[in-house]
Amino acid sequence: MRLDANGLTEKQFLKQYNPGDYPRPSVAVDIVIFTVVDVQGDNYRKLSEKELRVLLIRRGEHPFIGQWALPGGFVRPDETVGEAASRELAEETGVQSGYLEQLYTFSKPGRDPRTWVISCAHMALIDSNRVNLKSGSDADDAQWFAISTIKNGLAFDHAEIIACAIQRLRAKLEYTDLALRLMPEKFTLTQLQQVYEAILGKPLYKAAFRRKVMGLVQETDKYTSDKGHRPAKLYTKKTGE
Amino acid sequence: MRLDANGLTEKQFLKQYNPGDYPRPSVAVDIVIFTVVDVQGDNYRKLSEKELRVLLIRRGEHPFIGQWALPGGFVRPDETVGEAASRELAEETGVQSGYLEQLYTFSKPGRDPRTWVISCAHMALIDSNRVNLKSGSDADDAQWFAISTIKNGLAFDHAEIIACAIQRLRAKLEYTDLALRLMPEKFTLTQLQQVYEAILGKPLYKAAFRRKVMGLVQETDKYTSDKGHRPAKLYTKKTGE
DNA sequence: CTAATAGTGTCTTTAAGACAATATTTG
DNA sequence: CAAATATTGTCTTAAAGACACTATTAG
Repeated sequence: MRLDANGLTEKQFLKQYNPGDYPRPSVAVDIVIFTVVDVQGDNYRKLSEKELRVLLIRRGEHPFIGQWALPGGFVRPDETVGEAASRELAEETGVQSGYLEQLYTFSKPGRDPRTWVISCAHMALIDSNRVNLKSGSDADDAQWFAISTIKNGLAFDHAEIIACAIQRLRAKLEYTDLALRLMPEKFTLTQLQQVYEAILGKPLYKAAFRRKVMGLVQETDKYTSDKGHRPAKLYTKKTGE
Repeated sequence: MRLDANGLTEKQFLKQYNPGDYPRPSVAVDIVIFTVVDVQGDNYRKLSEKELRVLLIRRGEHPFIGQWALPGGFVRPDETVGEAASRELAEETGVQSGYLEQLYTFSKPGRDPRTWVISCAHMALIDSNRVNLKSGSDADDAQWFAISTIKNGLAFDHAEIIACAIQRLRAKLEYTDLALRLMPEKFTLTQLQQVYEAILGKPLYKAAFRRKVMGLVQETDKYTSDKGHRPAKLYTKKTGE
């Protein structure tokens, strides 16, 4: 039982410990929630295109009242930042499970004009079919924005956070199966390729793409039907081996 | 000038704003400082081997008194977490510049037995020749540890933080020029290869390695000398193009 | 048949893996 | 010369890039 300079054991030390007067920040989480939606075309034979979107909430209070902001909230003492993000994600979208990843912690002094707030940014990926938007207490509107239409003029440093998330998402697309977190239960390889293309913002070669993702998906015995063209085989996410 | 539900402008709102009673954590930074050192061989002709090491500090106070811990400290209201990490890095090693990257924010409740502390972990890479170790106020010893000799038994969750840093470092070696941050001003390609091998923990093929790093380095007109073998050309980090 | 997508074949290009041969140096 | 490292050459393998061809469907 090692004693410190005052002759205290660890137990005794902790009992008399006083957090003292070091200044403490509020710690928040902000979540960049991505989804991919179909953008309907005009031709009944043509496939719908895919578009990457981010959920934003219009602020109903100062500061930045009326401006769009990322969903988020404060971290509680009995939870990790990841748990706080998961809780906020469920509150905003109704999605209980789903992919959630810690991105980066933003801490520039003055980033919140009210007080000292450090924000641990997260990224979430959800299948848009499962979403059930709810307007929260501190929001009077929630809306999906195509990433190409997000201007500056977002609240706080949220434009920077979104840029960080897009960069991470694009990088991880190349060497993980992250894209599958945006897909419905069953999907075609062309749909999956459209999701990759929407996120990367560039066309991919079909043959090479299929070679690459073959390792990530599992074929089913189902096919699409009632389209004006050859049916496509439906795939699911490959389950862990 | 948009007013809120109480008829206040943003300026008025901020003036009357009261941070309230939300609980706030202390926010700290912990830094995994990597360096690579020569491990002297016995044969005058043989090259020295390289070893990846991490700086740890023996705690002189409760909690975890006597155990080894990462250098770190609390974040101040007038700085970012990166600036706090940079300040602590300079305090511990005397290194003013150098590579510093935010890793991950650790926040499991109870990770610090004193009080609610969230830690934003960073990773630093420094050339061991520039280091000038100083023992800080809350440390009675500082020492470099080979990553293979780090056991469990570290203070707090620092073993987990180090594991996270090693994983990040290994991943980034493959697609960045991070290894060059560990090198002295001038170095041979074999020395650089030894650094890669020490970090990855596996041998690399010489010809393929050279092809790969040729894009990252710039040759000089200097050579090694006084070794018992053919002189090697010295290279420097390629400057931005 | 037509327009559209699905799926495959294959040639080229590039990068990495795997060895091995040749070049220099100092004691 | 001997022992050691330095540097380059080249064959093989694997993955990605780039096109083009064939297959299948609803209307």
